[in-house]
Amino acid sequence: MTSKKIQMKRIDNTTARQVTFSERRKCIFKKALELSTLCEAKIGLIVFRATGKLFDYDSPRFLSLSHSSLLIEEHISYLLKTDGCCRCS
Amino acid sequence: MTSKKIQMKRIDNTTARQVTFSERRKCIFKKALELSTLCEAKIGLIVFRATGKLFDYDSPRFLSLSHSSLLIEEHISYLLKTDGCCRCS
DNA sequence: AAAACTATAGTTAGGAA
DNA sequence: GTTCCTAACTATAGTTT
Repeated sequence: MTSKKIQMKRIDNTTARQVTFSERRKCIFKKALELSTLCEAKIGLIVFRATGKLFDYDSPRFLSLSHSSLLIEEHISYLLKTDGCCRCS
Repeated sequence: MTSKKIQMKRIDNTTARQVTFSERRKCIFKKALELSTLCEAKIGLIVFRATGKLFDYDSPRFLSLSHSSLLIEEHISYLLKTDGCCRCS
């Protein structure tokens, strides 16, 4: 039998890393929901994949906000309209 | 033997709820660290206890940022640099 | 790329301190 | 509010379909 224990470092194999990312992401979001539900905790969880894609979870009690990602997008939109960016100088 | 499976709803007993909170919080933060390390993900995790106390975790890989709130700023900065904005056409 | 399998590793509810 | 114990439960690394 192979050892199932892995070293706590970046998974080099791209496919394996992506698979692990998908599975562990799903699990940690579930854990966040459980903690929130069981203990009345307020939780915000933001995960950026290395590619830049964003995933998030907000407990229903987290500040009254609906979705972290939407909030961020809204903020970005605001900044783009008001502050511009590094190319705009 | 008592059943070890619990219903997914608020734990009524205060002591039990606090114990569960302590243990699950520790665990989810560990999971966050693991996901970050194994998959190069960038993670912000914010947990408010019902009492109001705040716990947070930020992945060390998210540049030099030290707070979840700054994670959002970093993402904004990234988008501004890569995608440009409405004035850049 | 996904999904199922499965032996281990890891988590945790309840009890006790 | 925490921490240790441990049987039962859950997650998952490696593999197969």
